[in-house]
Amino acid sequence: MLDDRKLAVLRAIVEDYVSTNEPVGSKALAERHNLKVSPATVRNDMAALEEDGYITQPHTSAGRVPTDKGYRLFVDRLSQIKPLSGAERRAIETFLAGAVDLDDVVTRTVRLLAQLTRQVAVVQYPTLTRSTVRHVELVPLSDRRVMLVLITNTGRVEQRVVELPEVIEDLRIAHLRAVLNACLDGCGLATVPELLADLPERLPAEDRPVAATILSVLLETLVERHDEKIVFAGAANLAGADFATGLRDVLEALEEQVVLMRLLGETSSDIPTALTVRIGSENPYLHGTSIVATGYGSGDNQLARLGVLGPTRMDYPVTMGAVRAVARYVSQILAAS
Amino acid sequence: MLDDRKLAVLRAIVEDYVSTNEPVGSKALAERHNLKVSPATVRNDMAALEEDGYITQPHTSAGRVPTDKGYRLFVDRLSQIKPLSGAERRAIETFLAGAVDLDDVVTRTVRLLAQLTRQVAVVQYPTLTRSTVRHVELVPLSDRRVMLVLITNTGRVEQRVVELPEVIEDLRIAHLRAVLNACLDGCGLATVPELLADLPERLPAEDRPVAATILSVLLETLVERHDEKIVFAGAANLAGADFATGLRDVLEALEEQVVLMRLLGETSSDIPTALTVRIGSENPYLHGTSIVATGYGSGDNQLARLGVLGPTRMDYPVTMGAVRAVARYVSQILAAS
DNA sequence: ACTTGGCACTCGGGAACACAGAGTGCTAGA
DNA sequence: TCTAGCACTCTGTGTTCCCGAGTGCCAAGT
Repeated sequence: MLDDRKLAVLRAIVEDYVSTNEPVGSKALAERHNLKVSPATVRNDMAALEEDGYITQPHTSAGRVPTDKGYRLFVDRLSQIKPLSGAERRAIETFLAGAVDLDDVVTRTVRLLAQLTRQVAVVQYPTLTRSTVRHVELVPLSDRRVMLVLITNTGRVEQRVVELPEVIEDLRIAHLRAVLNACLDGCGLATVPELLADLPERLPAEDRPVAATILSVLLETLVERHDEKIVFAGAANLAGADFATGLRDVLEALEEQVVLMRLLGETSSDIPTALTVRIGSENPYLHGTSIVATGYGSGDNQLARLGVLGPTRMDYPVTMGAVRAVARYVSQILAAS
Repeated sequence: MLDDRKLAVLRAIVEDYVSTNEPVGSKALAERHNLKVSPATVRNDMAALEEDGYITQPHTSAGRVPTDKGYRLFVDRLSQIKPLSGAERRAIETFLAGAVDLDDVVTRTVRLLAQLTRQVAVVQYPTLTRSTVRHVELVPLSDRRVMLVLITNTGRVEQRVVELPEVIEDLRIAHLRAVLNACLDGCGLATVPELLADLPERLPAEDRPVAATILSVLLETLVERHDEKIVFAGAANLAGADFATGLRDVLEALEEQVVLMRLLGETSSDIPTALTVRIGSENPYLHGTSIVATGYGSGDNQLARLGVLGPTRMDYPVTMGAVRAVARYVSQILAAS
C-alpha cells in the first residue's frame, strides 16, 4: 500500500513543510528532492497519501500539509534522531557543570533546553518518592517552635516551621533528632511512613505529643510535595509560532502545574528513558501542540521528566536529539553530586 | 493654559480609550461624559491638548489617543486609586493565609496579583540583606562533606554542600556550629562579613583550614543571593494585548532576571511603600509597556518589591489599587510569621 | 501496470476601485 | 467664549477582476 517512494514523498513533504511553513506542491517537491520522477507521479502518490490520511490540503489548489498521522509516521519510521554537534555538547557540559545546587541545576537545564531547541522547555523537579533521606534536622526557633529540615540524597531541601503543643527544651529536641536520624537515615522516602509508624511508642511518654506533631508535619511534607514542582522557560519562542489552539491557551497551560504535568506524561513506557513524542491531537489537553519528553535520572533510579513543547510543525529529529542529550547530561550531573 | 475643562476632557479620553481600545472622537466624548458642551468645543480643547503633547491622533480623521505624557498627567493629577471591593479583600486574605512557607507565599502572591489585575504580575523574593540570621546549621554528609544551611528570620533557607579540605569528625563540626551560632544569631545579614572577620583567629589552629572553607562558602552565599530571585505569573494575559515593542520582547524580558529587576526598579523614592508608576517610554528597557510597582515588607523593614507589567493602555486606578492592597496583605503575612 | 505530458478547473490572494462614515479644522455667528 | 455648519480627509470595507500555483483526470508512452 505504501511503497518506498510514497514514504519518501511523505518524508520530503514533512521536511519541506517544517522548513518553509508553506504547503508544499508536487512540482517544487519533485525538483528539490531528486526523486527521479515527474510531478505528475508525485501527485498520484500524494493523492494516495491523502486518501490514507497522512497529508491534507488546506484548500483546493494548494499544496499539501502533513496531518498528525503523517507526522507520527515520519517520527516513527522515516526520521533519525539527529545528534548534537560537538560544540553543542561541550557547551551543555560546561554550562550544567557550573550549577551550585539543585535549584540551579533545574534552572540551568530548562534554559539550556529552551535555547537549544528554540521551543518552550519544561523540566519537572526530581521526585521525592524515589529519593532517600540523607538527614533530618530539627532547629529550635523559639521555645514553642522548631524548624524541620529534610535533606535528600538528590540535594533537595524541604523545610517547615512546626508549632509545638508545649514548651520544650533544646535537649529533648536534640534527642528526638537523633532518634529520627537513626531511624530514617538512608531510607527511601516512600518507606518513611511505615518506618515512623511505631516510633511514638518507643519514646518516653512525655515526648509523645511533641513527636506526634512533628511527625505529622513530616509526613505531610512528603505527601504534599509528591506532586512535584515544574518549571518552564523559553516562552518567548512562542511569539513567532502559530498554534491551532491559540497562544493564550498555551501560556495558560504553562502556568498550570497540573496541566503541565499531564502533558509531560507519566513514565508510561517500560523504558522510562525512551523519548515520548506526542503529536497534536495525541495530547491530552493542548491539541495543536507537540511534546517531546523523556525521563531523566541515573540508570535505574529515574527521577523525573523533562521535555519541550512546540507547534506541531516542529523539527522532530533535531528536537529529539536535544532532549535526549540534555536528559543524559543532567542525569550525569545529578548522579555525580 | 490647561483649565479644568481641558483636564476633564483628557480624563475622559483616557478613560474611554482604556475601556474601548479605540481612538475617541469629540462627539462620542461629549455624549458619554456629560460635559455640558458641544463637540465643537471639545474639539478645540482637544486641539490644545494635542498641541501640548498630551494626546495624539493615529492619522488624520481618527479620534485621539493619550500619549505617555497624557497618561502621566492622568495618573498624577486626574485619577484616584480605586480601592478593592470587600469581596476581593476577603479573597486575598484567605488565599494568602493558606501559604505554608516562604516559597508558597511568593507563589500565591504573584498568582493572585496576576488574576486580580489581569496583567503580568512580578514579585521579587524578599532580600536577604535586610533579614537577620535565625540559625546556621552544619550537617555532616560524609567525612569530607558538610551541608551548610542558613535560616533567616523571613523563613528563607539557603543551603550549600561544602567540600572540606580534610577529614573531620562530627564533634568538631558541632563545635564550629555552636561558635557560628553564638556569633551570628539574630544579626543582620549585612553585618555577617565583619562579624566573621576575626573568627578563625579565635579557633584552635587545627580547625582553621576547615573553618576558612566553610566561611568562604557562607560569605559567597550571601553575596550571590544578593541579587534576588524574581518570579512572574499571568503571561497568558499578554495574549490579547498588543505591545508597541512586540510580544516576543516582553516575554524575553520576563525571563531575564536582571532586566526584570531593573524594571521593577529600586526603592528609589524616600517612601519605599509609595507606588511607582512607569509609563511607556519612561521604562528603562521595555518601551511601550507600563509598570506599577511598590515595595512591600513590614513598616520600616522593607523586604523587596512587587508589581505588575502591562500595556501602556492600562486601567491605572484599578491596577494601582490592586498592587497596593496585595503589597499590604503580603507584608502583614510576612510580619506575622 | 506504472509513468508521463497535457489540459481544464479551482481557488486564494493581491491590486484597483468606489464608497460610506467618522472625525477633523475652520469660519462665521450668537 | 461657545456653537453650528460645512467642506475635507482619512480609514476600513466590500466588490470586482485577474494571475498563478496547484490539482485531478485522461490518454498516450514505456
